[in-house]
Amino acid sequence: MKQNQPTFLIADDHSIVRQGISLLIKELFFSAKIFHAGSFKEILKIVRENRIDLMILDINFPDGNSLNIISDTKAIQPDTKILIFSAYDEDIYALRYLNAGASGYLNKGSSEDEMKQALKSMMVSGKYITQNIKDKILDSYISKKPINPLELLSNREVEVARLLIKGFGNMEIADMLSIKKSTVSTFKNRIFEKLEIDNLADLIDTFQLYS
Amino acid sequence: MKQNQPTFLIADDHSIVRQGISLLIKELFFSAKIFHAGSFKEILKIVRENRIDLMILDINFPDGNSLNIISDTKAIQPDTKILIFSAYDEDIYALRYLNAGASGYLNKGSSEDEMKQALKSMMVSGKYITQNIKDKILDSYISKKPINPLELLSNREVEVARLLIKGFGNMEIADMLSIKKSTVSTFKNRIFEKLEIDNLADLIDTFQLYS
DNA sequence: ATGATGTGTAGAACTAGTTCTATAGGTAAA
DNA sequence: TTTACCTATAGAACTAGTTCTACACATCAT
Repeated sequence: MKQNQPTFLIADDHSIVRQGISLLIKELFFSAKIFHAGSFKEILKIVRENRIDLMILDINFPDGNSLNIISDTKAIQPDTKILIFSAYDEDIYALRYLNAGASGYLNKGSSEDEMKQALKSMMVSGKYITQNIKDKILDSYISKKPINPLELLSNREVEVARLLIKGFGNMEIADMLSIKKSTVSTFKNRIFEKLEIDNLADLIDTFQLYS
Repeated sequence: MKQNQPTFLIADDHSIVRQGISLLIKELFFSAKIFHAGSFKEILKIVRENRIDLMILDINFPDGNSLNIISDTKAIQPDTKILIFSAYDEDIYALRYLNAGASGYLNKGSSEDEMKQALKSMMVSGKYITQNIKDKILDSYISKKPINPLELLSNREVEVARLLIKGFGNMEIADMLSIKKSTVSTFKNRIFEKLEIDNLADLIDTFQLYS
């Protein structure tokens, strides 16, 4: 009877991180069956061929966008729980991944205790979300935010954002659109607010992620 | 007699990575004494108070520049061997760190076997350099032509560039590096000139392309 | 219809970033 | 060993970008 043996899939491109997580899981679930995946292809192969209770997913895969892998996995095995293991200092990406189908979000900088807590919580209740992120979710559901933050932007805002990520300065943009530079700044501010970012580098990231 | 007990210092800001490395070391050196450090401060404290044979140093510390920590460590304990544990896919930074005093360079994406090999090699011969990097060193010494434009940048310039692409403003960078904002601007200009670009978006592109 | 929210815009005052110039130490070439 | 270049740095004067406030118009839910 393998029915009761908990199965895990650790998806991270660094084997050393997989080792660490593996160790934690074994401490908590001595009978655990643990699969490792170092690429998107491997994830899909394993998910197709094995029942997976919990996938721990690093979102820094070099392969590309981890949002897709979440929906792909859910399409194959809707009951697989997904715990995001993020290297980003801030939790700005949490909501995106939770919207995409993950049900837990854990920071790579977390302590061992927090990680254990997260693993247990995922296996018992199917979710793990810190207070910080709960607050964000509340905010998000109250204000009915669309899944793709770019949809929050008005047409003019998208227009400005596109020029910004091409590297144009405020004055250049002002000239192109025949508006004043302070107007461009106002747009820039609103764009940043809506996307919950505060610099150009993040704007470029966001556009790459969602378009 | 502790003289023969090998001592290690694992310096990485992610505890999970430290766990993984720790496990590997214990497999290879059962009597190992292992210290953990999650910040530059901790590194220095440990290096001051303990003999360290081998330091495994992650170069993605949020604290700042890992080049300095190498020379600081060497200043306190010249015999400490340093193995760089890099998260960058390409080894573009390898030469810099080797020049700064490290004697080994290992990629985070390496297999467990490679990591074990690296650890053994560091303890036995005091160095570990892959063929790939040996080739680069040769190339760099023979042709003097940089393989990629980032190698045109001086250490300080790379440091500034990395902060720029993280989205920090000139003043923030000036504060972090304890220099004046005009100095940061000067660096920014030189970086742009060397890479033949003229805006932040292109800088981000260039770094993505070559690292 | 009405008060709330979103959009497109800008002036004025301010702050951040740039440019130009300069210096001192390091290293490499002549 | 002198010249030339590169690196790391900054002051002063300037320009670009931000902030704060504001207003008109559109839409939307009550």
